[in-house]
Amino acid sequence: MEIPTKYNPKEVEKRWYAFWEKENLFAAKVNPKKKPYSMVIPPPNITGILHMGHALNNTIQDIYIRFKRMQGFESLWMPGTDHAGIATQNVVEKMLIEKGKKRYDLGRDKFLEEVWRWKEKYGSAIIDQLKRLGCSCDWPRTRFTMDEMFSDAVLEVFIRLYNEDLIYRGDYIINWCPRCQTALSDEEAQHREIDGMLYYVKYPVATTDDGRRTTDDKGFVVVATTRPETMLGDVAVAVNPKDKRYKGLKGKTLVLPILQRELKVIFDSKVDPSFGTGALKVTPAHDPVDFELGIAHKLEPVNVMNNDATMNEAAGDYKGMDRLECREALIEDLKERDLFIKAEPHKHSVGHCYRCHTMIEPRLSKQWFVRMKPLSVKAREAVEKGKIKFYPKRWTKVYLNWMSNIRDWCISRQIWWGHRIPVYYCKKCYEQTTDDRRQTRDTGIIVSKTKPEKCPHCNSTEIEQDPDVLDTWFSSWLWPFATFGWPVEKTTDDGRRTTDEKAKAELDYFYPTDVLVTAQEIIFFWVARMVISGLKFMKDIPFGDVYIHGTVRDDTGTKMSKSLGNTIDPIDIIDKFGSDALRFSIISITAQGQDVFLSPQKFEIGRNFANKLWNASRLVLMNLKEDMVKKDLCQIRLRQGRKSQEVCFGGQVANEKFTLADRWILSRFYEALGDFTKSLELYRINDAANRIYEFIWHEFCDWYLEIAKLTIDEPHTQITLYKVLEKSLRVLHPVMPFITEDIWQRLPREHTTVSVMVTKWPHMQKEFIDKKVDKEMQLLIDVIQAVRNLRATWRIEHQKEVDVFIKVKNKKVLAALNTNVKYINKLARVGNLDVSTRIKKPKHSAVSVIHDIEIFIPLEGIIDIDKEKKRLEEKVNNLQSELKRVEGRLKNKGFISKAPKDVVQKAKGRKELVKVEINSLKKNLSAL
RNA sequence: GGGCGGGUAGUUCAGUUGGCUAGAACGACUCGUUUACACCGAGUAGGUCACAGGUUCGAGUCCUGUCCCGCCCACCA
Repeated sequence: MEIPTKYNPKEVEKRWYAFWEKENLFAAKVNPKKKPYSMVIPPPNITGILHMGHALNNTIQDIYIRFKRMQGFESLWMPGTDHAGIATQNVVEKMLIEKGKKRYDLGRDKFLEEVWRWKEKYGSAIIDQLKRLGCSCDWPRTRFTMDEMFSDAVLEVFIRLYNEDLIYRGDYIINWCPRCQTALSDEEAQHREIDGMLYYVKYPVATTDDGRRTTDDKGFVVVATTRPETMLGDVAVAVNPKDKRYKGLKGKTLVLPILQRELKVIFDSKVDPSFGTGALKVTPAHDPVDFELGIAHKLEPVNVMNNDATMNEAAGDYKGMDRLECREALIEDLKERDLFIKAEPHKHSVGHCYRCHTMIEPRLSKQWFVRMKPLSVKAREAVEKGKIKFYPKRWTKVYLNWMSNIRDWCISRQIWWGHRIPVYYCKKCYEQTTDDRRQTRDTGIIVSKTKPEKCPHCNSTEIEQDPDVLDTWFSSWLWPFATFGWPVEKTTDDGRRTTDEKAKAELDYFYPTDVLVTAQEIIFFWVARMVISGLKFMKDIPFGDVYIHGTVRDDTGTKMSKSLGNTIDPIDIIDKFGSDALRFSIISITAQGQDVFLSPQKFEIGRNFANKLWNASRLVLMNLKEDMVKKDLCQIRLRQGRKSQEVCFGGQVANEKFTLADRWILSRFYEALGDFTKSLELYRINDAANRIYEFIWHEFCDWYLEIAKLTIDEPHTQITLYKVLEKSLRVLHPVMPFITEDIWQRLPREHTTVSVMVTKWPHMQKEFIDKKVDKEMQLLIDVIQAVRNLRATWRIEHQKEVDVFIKVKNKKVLAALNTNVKYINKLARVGNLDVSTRIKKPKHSAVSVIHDIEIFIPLEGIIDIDKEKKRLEEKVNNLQSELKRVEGRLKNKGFISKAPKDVVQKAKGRKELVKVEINSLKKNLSAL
């Protein structure tokens, strides 16, 4: 059979991927004869390129999809991308800036055209990369969150939630990114600890004795703040009612420095007396706690900042300054007025935009929110009751904790790229009020998928759509069902209800999906919210299992990220080592749920393995005789002990012809198959990969192939080789799809299956697992290793055959060894082998004892005994003098105290080493 | 402040419900090109499993405490 000497991954990958696509092997459809197995891809962001995190994530998923497909499931992997509102808009804006344009110059419509153009051009880069990884997604189904179909689902969900009062609009403190100029959800604000300052500022007590307001310089309250610039928006100072220091403030007011605004003193138990001075400045428009205090004490918020975090009119003379600039200036002014006390270093954590890493400004703003509490109840239960299981289990707690402390979700974004909020305002009916924090649902708000022609209340045609778009996650959270075409029931333009039969059938069949494979970073953003939406809109969980894999880091433990420049590009690795090498390597080093530390070197594991497999296959292919193996393998029978079982393996070869080695490798194969399958089912993917690696390399190649060479032309060997290789390829296929396909296609076969990827998963044949055979073979291996070991210690020339005498006590052992003499001869380079219960130790022989077996190799004539004796004696002498030197050094106190520690350590180590070596040499000497 | 993960050969890590004589890969060392493979083969050396107690016939594994490293959550003004 033809097979190239060298394995060429690039060629193989290109060829077989095209073949799989051409044969349409990735497609899945409703098939009542098969059970479904389905999975959705965590939609990569269209601005992204494949990084190692994706490579890990998608390799895992592809393994499961391929594994289940082979197990006979109708296996669907639904691919797609999300529109990544903020990220994409940022990318396109940057591009425009390079051309000297801003998005406002273009206007909304033109800008969006620009984004779509960008998306068409670059948005599918990551899809092509996933193909190079070997992902067997049902590509014609590829979805995008901004597809018409998908968008319809998003609007539908918005409207349904709005109608159930689960979506509302209101003024709340939100996370504002001054650079992206949009609101963010709590999850999008990443908290990072920074070294800030805590500033102490005097707030004078106002006196009103004579009716006029004056400032009493002696009376003041000191407040501590980390953001002094927000004091311009202060409306009160709060203290704890139990705090004795501030009892005297009852009924008094304070004066806000600089702006001279009068501030109430309020008493609230939320204030922690032990922090700072125990007095808290209250800025409802710029701080979440203050905002709540403001509501509780009916205070009017004062917003002092613009969208870009510069100060607005309310900031008086500071208007136009940047927030940090203002901070500096304000402190100077306070110092001038003797109202500044001190600034002390203070560590605290501050939110940063997850897209551009700008420091977030908490800010009062009118936004749309989803009421999460009522929605979260079922999502919590589903996990508590075990309907959804996390692997590893520990994430259950993280999920439940988040669900129990869930807060409303801010879903409006002040950007242009995304699903525009399906809300229209009648200018006449709608009164823009900032103080009304309640939903104004009846006054001029029309929620609709399309623009209404006129206001249903006043018939006015002056109608405007809300300018904001929805959070990208507000579409992603619908992924498991919106990708199938939900909602199934649609209302046509003329008001008729229609049902999308195809979508209905597919949802019935494929939903809920089986497993979600994702990274820990995304549990709150996506996993938790999908559970919520699935239970809400499909009345069922979106997936049964959630497998959370680790984060990919570099070898110093830092998370791989583009901005840090410590990434390893998976495509580079594929170019250099091959896709299979990448897949195998990354899987084999990723323990369940543990973070992965990568360096380019680690991909050699997979490359070497692919090479090994290729060469082993070459050996087999070059020697297989087509007519001997091209029979249905399930005809051979193998006798098991006394029971003559009908074992599904065989043909015309008599049972007895199968040797110990044949039976052994079959036994080992089925054991490996069982372990592999079980590990995959428990999401212990690295165990699975390493198990098959161990089998192929260290059992099949190291032992069986060496033995098989002795009888390569005999039918029993031919059949065993073929069977084990062919089945191993199938088992390995989910992990290394390309190389296994290429080799498999070269195997002689008469069945009509087009590809290894659609062959059946090898069925478990426990009958072949034979502990007795394993044990017997292990004995043989031990003996061979012992002989090799003796050869090495006695420096016996590689080519030279030796005579070996083996003394055994057990008759069974005797028989076992005697029937396999030829293996020992070949694998240990033995000339005459004498196994018996009555062996006497020959003169001048090397000795080894394993179990209760003694092995002797007479050295006379093999090595020059006198010379060897001399050599050993000389060596012992040399070592002994070295030992003396080292010991002398170690006794020298000067050396111990002055030499570097590692030198001392090395000396100590050397001492022990030399001692051990001397002992072993002496032992050898005594044998001569 | 709360929660989670980790500390095992020189290095990077496995080690499932306690049974281990603690494994692998890379690196080191000694041999070796016998026609599948030097991206290889044979062999060797390397470990008080962070520390201190406890439970047990038996602990890397379970319990308690301590010390490091990393991550996540939180309204630390």
